[in-house]
Parts: sequence; C-alpha cells; structure tokens
Amino acid sequence: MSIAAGDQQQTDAKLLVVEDEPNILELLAASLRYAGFEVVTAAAGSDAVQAAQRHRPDLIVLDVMLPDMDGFEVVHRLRGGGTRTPVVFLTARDSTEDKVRGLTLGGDDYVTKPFSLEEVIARIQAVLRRTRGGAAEPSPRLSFADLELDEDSHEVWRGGVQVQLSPTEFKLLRYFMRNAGRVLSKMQILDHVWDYDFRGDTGIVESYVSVLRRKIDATEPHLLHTLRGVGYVMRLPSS
Amino acid sequence: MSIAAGDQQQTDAKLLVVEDEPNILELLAASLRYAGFEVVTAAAGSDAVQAAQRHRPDLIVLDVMLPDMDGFEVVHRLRGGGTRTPVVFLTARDSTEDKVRGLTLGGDDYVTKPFSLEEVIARIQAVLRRTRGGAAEPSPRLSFADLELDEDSHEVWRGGVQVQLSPTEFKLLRYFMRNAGRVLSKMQILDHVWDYDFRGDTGIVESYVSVLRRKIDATEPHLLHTLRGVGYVMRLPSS
DNA sequence: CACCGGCCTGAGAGTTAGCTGAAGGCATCC
DNA sequence: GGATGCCTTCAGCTAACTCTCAGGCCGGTG
Repeated sequence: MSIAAGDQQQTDAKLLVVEDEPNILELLAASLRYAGFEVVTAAAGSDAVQAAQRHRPDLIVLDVMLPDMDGFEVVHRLRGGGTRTPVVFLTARDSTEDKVRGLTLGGDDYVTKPFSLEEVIARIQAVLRRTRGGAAEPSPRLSFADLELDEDSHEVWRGGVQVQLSPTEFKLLRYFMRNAGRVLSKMQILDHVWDYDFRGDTGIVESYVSVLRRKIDATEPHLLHTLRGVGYVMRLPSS
Repeated sequence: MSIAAGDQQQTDAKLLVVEDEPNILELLAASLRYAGFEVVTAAAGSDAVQAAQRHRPDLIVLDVMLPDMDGFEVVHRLRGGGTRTPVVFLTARDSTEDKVRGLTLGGDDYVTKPFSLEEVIARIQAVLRRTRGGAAEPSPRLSFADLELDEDSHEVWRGGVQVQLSPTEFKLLRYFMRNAGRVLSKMQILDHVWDYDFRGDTGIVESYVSVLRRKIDATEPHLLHTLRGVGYVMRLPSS
C-alpha cells in the first residue's frame, strides 16, 4: 500500500492501537504514524490495559472484537483504574449495534469495518479536538484558496457559494485539502479514501475527480491538476 | 465526525453523582461532564455524605437505592448538617416513586429509571434554575428561527401557531433545538433522547424525525435537514 | 503526423439510505 | 371493558449514491 506523507496538524498526540488482525493493525499503525501520530500497539485486551497504563496515550483506537476480552471490557477496566482516555472503537458493520450504543455519550466515537483511513483519521482528530480543547469549539474548517470545508457539518463552499457533495465526494475533497500542494497518486487516493476491502481499480478515482471538478473546480483559478502518469495535486496554478 | 460539543448553558455547576451500579455511574458522569458540568462521584451513601461536605456541589444526583443506606437517609444527614443542596433523585418505576414524590416539594425533583439523558439534564437544569434564580423566574424557553419551545409547560409553537407533540416528539425536538446548528448522528440521538435500556435500532429515529417534520417543519423555511450517511441538523437553509 | 497509452466524462445498472404510512401492542383514561 | 393515544416495528417506495464501462480526447513519442 502507499501512504501520503501528510496530515500533520495534531501536535504529537500519542495513540494506542488495539487490533488482533495483524494486517489491519499494521495498516493502521503505519498510516497513523505517517499522519503524525506517535503510535504504540497491542493485539489483545490484557496487553491493551497494560500498555495504556504504561504509555498513557492521548487516545485509544480499539477493536471491539478481541480474542481474550471485548473492547468494552477493556474500557471498563481502564475506567475502573481511573483513566478517562477517549476511545475510538472499531466495529463490524453487520454486528447488531446494540452494544455500540452509549459510545457517543462520553465523547467517544466509533468507526465501522471495513473503514477508510480518511474516516479513521478524521474521527480520531475530531475526538482529540473535543477532549483537548474543552467543549465550546468553533466548527473545524479546512480551507484552501477560496475553497472551504466544514468537517463537522459536511458543508462545502467554493467562493462563498455552497456546494452539495455526496459522502464519497466529500471524503475525497477533504483528502485533497488536507494534502494541498502535495502530489497524490491514484493508488494513494484509493488507499486513503476508499474502504480497505475495495477491490476495484483506480478508474473510480478518475470518475470522482471528474465529478469533483465539475462541482468545485468549474471556476478560475483551477485548483485540481492532473500530473500525467503521476497523479493529482491541489494547488494554485503556477501561472 | 459529528458529536455535539453540547448543551452548555449552565455556568460550571458542580454536581455530585451518587449511584452504585458502575455502568450507570459511568454513563451519567461521562455525559454530564460532556454537557459542561463539573462532576464528582460516589458509589455509596456514606461516601456521598463525605463528598458533599468536601466538594460542596451545587446539586446532587442521587440514586434512591444504595447498598449501605437509601437516598432519603443521605439527604436527612445532609440536612442535619445544615446543607440545603438541591437533589435530583433517581428511582425505579415502582412503589418508591410515591415516596420520592413527597420529598420533591422543596425544589427537588426525581427521574425514574431507566431514563434518557435528555430527561436527566433537563431536570438538573430546571432545578438549578429554580434554586439559583430565586422564585420569580420567567418560563424557560428555547427558540430557533420561528420555532419556540417552553420547557416547563411542554408547549411548542411554529410561527406563532401552537403544535401538539407527544412526549418523545417533545424530547427529540428539544434535543435538536438545544443543539441547533450542530450535526447529530442517529446514534447520538438514540443515546440522548431514548432511555438507556432501549434495544431497538436507529430506524425509530427516522420515524420520529418524519413525524416531527410533518408537525413542525411543514412550512418554509425548512429547519430539519438530513445529511445522508451522517445524521440530521437543525439550521436555516444555507443560501 | 500518426499512433499509443493515459485520462476524461456521461450514461446506465445495481445497490443502499432514508422516508412514510400502516398496523400491532401496550398503557392509560374514562 | 372499551376507547384512546403513544411507542415501536416493518415493508414498500423513492431518491440518491456507488461503481463500471465505453467512447472520445489529449499529450507525448517515434
């Protein structure tokens, strides 16, 4: 898989990632490190509790299904020990979401498998923003040139005019904006914006870039540029 | 990501939460903190009395059934010590309900288990309002655009015309109005508006939003908007 | 300048999220 | 004990979205 160098904006937050499937653990750890996080990992619930006590992470990414105990049990033990570290849960989509309920109460959140890296990183940053900055936060916005994107409300404006985007279009644009000025290959885009189990080819990236251009890049100056044979980049025209 | 920063309007009131079931204590503590309160906890009656004397909370959330002594005994000891801290009782929906009713004359209040967080927070704020602001309080109203909601009388108006809502519809609307401009996921709504033991899925949120739209959002401008794949938001249409 | 590979884009099939009316069950009121 | 209102589930429907594909375009290269 290919990974962007990008996404730093959180100042050195330390994450504990807990996941028993080695491939997914590796995928997460690598890309979260690239995204600027300090990452420690654990593959089982008991290890997770220990690791949390030793490393004192700012946030825990926690698979709900673990071999020895489930994610809720892990949290329960941590909370019993007095720690209130926020958690982002990873949960299967089909699992009856009974037990997931209650997660959105204490500032925690969840992401369903299979996920896209964009999704996970966005959730992690949102939870960190909330827990760090206290409660009364201004809406988190990305902007580039006269493009503006509200991560919370999923609203997008170009030159002050609001634009309607579908969920995938939104994730793609957010990825571009977070990595503005950086060249992104189609493979990279696929790996970050689409779910990790997506089995199509990069043609779909072309399709979505095309739609995105029509929706948010129809006016001068154009911001989304093709680098033939390399990928795409969001930047102001180099005149 | 889309969790509300939520519900602050009480200025830093300090709460003591007393409850012996760890899960419910955790649920309450986390979400009340999240709602902007300062929270200290106790799991038994004796601890509660001590904690009350040490921390001098503005209000106590008190389970009636405790392992060592019941809630009334706790209050009795506190009152004996001269403190007049207001109390919101938590009680099972059974005969003791009557017993609590007698105690709520002095400005206290009670909530029956299983409760919804909206309910608990609303009661806490109502009691704080009464005890802080003295007696002659104006009726507490929420308003957004030409929507108006009276928290005491449970009356609702859209554009000056009164609308009849069922209890659940009312709670749902109040939650939207308290978090106007903020995106709320169906899961969040379920967690806040429905009782914590509700075991259904988020389909019921769709049903109630549908009804609410018919009752309070049939006229322009529409205030309740769907963000596909994300949740709902109450706001004025953007352009 | 002709060819080739990469890229663009619109159309269409298939899938899913969300909306809504209907109906059963439960509690409450008269 | 019947009637009413409310909660909850469900199924049919619609609109929106995802993804694929094919035909055409464009740029680079021989």
